Amino acid sequence: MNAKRRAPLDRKRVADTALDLLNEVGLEGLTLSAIGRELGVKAPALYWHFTDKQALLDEMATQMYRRMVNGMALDPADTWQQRLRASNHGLREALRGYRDGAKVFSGSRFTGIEHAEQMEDTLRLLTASGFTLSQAVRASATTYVYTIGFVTEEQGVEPLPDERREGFDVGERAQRMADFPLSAAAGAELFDDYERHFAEGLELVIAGIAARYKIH
Amino acid sequence: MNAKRRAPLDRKRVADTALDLLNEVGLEGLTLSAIGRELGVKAPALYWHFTDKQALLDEMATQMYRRMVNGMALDPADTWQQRLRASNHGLREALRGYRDGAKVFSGSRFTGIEHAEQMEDTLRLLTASGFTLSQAVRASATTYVYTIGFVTEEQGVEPLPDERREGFDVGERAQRMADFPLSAAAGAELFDDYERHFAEGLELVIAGIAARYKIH
DNA sequence: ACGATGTACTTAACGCCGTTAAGCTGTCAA
DNA sequence: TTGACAGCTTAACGGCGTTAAGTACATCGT
Repeated sequence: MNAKRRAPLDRKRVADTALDLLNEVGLEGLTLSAIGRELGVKAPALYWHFTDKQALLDEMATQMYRRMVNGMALDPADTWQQRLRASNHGLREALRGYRDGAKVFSGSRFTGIEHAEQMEDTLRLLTASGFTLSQAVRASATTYVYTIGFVTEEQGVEPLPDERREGFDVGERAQRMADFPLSAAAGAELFDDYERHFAEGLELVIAGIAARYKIH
Repeated sequence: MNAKRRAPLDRKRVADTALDLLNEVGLEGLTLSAIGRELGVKAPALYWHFTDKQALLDEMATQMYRRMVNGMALDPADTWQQRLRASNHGLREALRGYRDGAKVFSGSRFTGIEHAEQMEDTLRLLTASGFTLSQAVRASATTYVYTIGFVTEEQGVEPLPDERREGFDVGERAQRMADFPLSAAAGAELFDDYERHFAEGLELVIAGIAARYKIH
């Protein structure tokens, strides 16, 4: 049974495995015993590495963020618009990379301060473009919560790219809403073509930043 | 024991009681037996009125929305900016009215189509202001997800108005981030004065809609 | 007046969850 | 060789959502 002895676990390997498993079973199926099974270990073993399940979820969110940063080559010569575009499209893709990604992410806290590096970089770029620090923070925080909110809604309908939850037939919805013609017609704009709609909404926010802070 | 017999429950009374309880115990403490206890009933009794716990959460979200609409007097003579302002400030207050309100709300689906009435009204106002239907949907959906995302973040720090979760001391955070001066200084802009920051972010989005769709 | 029917529950039980306590095993330093 | 400690396992706990079976009470057709 114990023929070949595993190398001991560490927080990163547990978090990586848990993230893989998340895509198969979703957040509600992500139990400690299932994670343990995947690692060849019993559930209580995880308490050697994490004080509780939330701490593991925090590590998972942190790992999601690390992977996002690594997969995103930010050009230092970006304009501020390009930077906000790139980082938020990157954030969306990172969240969509995991089933219930937005929920896991927004329900957790980073375990370190590594995330500050990217934040610092963006704030530096924005202030160098003419924003006050206060404006720069407001600009990036607003795009950030827009993206989090968008993907949360999106994953309520499409848990993973190309995988649709049932009960969201746009045609059937339009029938139920026959008394509200505009809302009925809005269905296609709300539950389809998320990629395009996300991009458009993000452009709205960016345009607003430019307009309100008069920086172009 | 059975001296005075209660009037039978119904979905609305259960949802109302559960919403009250939510503010005391939070989402993770909101168990079926606790809800039952509050109603003078055992947990399995709730299955007479709801197929499962998620169905009860859906009813709670619907009820939250109903209360929001009732508590919000929307002026038909509003400009589109005023309407988006009013409905999103109203949405934020509705979500903040309950502990974990944003999580409950965004994790559930409405049980009926009553919400379409307000949606129809807003879409009518926007299209009458010169927006195409597609633009109107994008404008209101973008403000909507912004608000959901904002309050989700906000309630991670302040579960209820005037109630702060621990581990969010802005000063201590600034110390940890001493190597990242802009990010450190951003703390006050991120974890304080949510009211003002929400309003400002919303103005950014509204300004973007006006700028990009050229409707003022 | 009375059994049938249906509503609105209770009691009992199930499997699973996160978590804690206690014990076991291998590794490595002294 | 021994002892300490890291890294697990086994066992157990209370509580969760949920299901099955049974029960009290109101209503109603006959």
